[in-house]
Amino acid sequence: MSATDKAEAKPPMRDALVAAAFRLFTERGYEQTTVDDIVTLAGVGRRSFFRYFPSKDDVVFPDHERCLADMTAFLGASGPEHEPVRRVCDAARLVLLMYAENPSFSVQRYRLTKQVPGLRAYELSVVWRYERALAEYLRGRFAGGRDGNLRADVIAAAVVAAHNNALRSWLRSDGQGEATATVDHALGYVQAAFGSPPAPSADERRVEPGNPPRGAAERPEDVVVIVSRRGAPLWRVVQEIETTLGRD
Amino acid sequence: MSATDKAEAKPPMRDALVAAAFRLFTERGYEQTTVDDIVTLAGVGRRSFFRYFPSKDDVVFPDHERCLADMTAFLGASGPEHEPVRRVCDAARLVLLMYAENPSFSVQRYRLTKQVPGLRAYELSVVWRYERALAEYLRGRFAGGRDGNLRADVIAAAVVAAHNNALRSWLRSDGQGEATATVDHALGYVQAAFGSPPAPSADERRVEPGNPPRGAAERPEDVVVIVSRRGAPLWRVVQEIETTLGRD
DNA sequence: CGACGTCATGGCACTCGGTTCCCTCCGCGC
DNA sequence: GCGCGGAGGGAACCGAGTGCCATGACGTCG
Repeated sequence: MSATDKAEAKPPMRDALVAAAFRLFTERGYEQTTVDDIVTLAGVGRRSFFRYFPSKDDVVFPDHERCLADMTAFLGASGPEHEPVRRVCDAARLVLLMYAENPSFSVQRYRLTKQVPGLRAYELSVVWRYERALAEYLRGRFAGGRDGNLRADVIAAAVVAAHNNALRSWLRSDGQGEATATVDHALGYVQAAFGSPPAPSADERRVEPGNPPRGAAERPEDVVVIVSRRGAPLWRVVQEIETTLGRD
Repeated sequence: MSATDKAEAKPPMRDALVAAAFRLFTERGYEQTTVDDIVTLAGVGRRSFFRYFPSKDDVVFPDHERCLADMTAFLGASGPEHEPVRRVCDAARLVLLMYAENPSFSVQRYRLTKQVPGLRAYELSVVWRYERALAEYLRGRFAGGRDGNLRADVIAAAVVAAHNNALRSWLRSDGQGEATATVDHALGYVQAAFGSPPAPSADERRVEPGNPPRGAAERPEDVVVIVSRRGAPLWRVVQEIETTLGRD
């Protein structure tokens, strides 16, 4: 009881509750398990359960609060040298990392949330908070730019969707295989759609009439794009250009 | 009690419950209002409340179920002639339409959900179902393509995020102004990022100049634009064009 | 050593959302 | 008349979540 006391290993009881809860959840189902069942199995008082978990749902996601804090810290520690889209992609990878830390637990939880509507709803609110954190960061980075808030919201949503797509596919395979590769590919798709080039590797040889991507510090705002569909009437083109360039 | 009975006005009681509920919610707050308060004000039995609304939350979103059914019907009635991304954007407009049908009610609800975490969570699950509907449709359209499921999920999320961004900005302005213009612009952004150019009709080079909005039937999708800011590196322009046009 | 404050825990009672079961009432066809 | 089915109401019940207080361990101070 010397080093691990104050620094890390706070609650043996909390872990006992999580273990007891998951045993019962997998045995007889989530809704068929009452909080009283959990606390009697764990051998603690009912009141103590709600001291550690504000609701019965929270015991299913015991470490998301910490992960969310990590993500906000990660984003808060960003500087202007970081390309924004790439930065939120990296932030999303933190979540995957948490899942990958404990594959069997994550797979168990995935099966649970997949078939219990209440848990799915709760998970949505958790995911929403991640998305909000990403969007808030992007809003700061895009501030002043055209459609900054819109871009921030859309990109955050796209990053979360891509991450979850890859995460779920990894979870469906029982945590086999390399999760990072899948998620890298998914996030790469989003970066290709919204971001600056991921890593200016050796590909840009031909498209370089003068300026190489020197610091990769170019912003997406540098390029605003207006493509006219073939056959579109000119007044539509003009209108779109006007709104794109903005008059506010 | 002749014509409106079976065809339309089914539940006077349901509407009375919604009205009573919103009166109390706005007067004393959502969590401070019990279901018993609502039913006594509406003058009906407690049991009847849960006959019409499966939960207390549902009374806040009385017409989303119908709107979701409309959306799935709309998507189900799609054909191969519809460009997928544009189609889901149009589907999203259905939701905006529902909000715009009853601006004052929508604004009231917006203020409510903004400050009651439980309602926000419930709204997330509603939005999630819309997003799933869009994603399912896109999965069908993208089936067989490279990264079909990933693209479907990401685009659905982006469309929903853009729609909600515009919707919220309209709701924040107390329902003043034209909602459709805002949402068109937001969805246009997503289409610019993800939409593929529609069927390559023959004429491509020239946009007919001097065309007045004849039928005003042109949609924003007709024009997608790519403008390079001066000084932007060419590789950025090319990249942006490539991702906009899509390479799958 | 004993009094005291603090903190984690347990126990109890209560509120409220949601469900189950059963009853009444009303209109319908036989 | 009778039965019958569906809409509504009422009472009891369950379980999640909260507030309040007692208890017991531990450390500190007198």
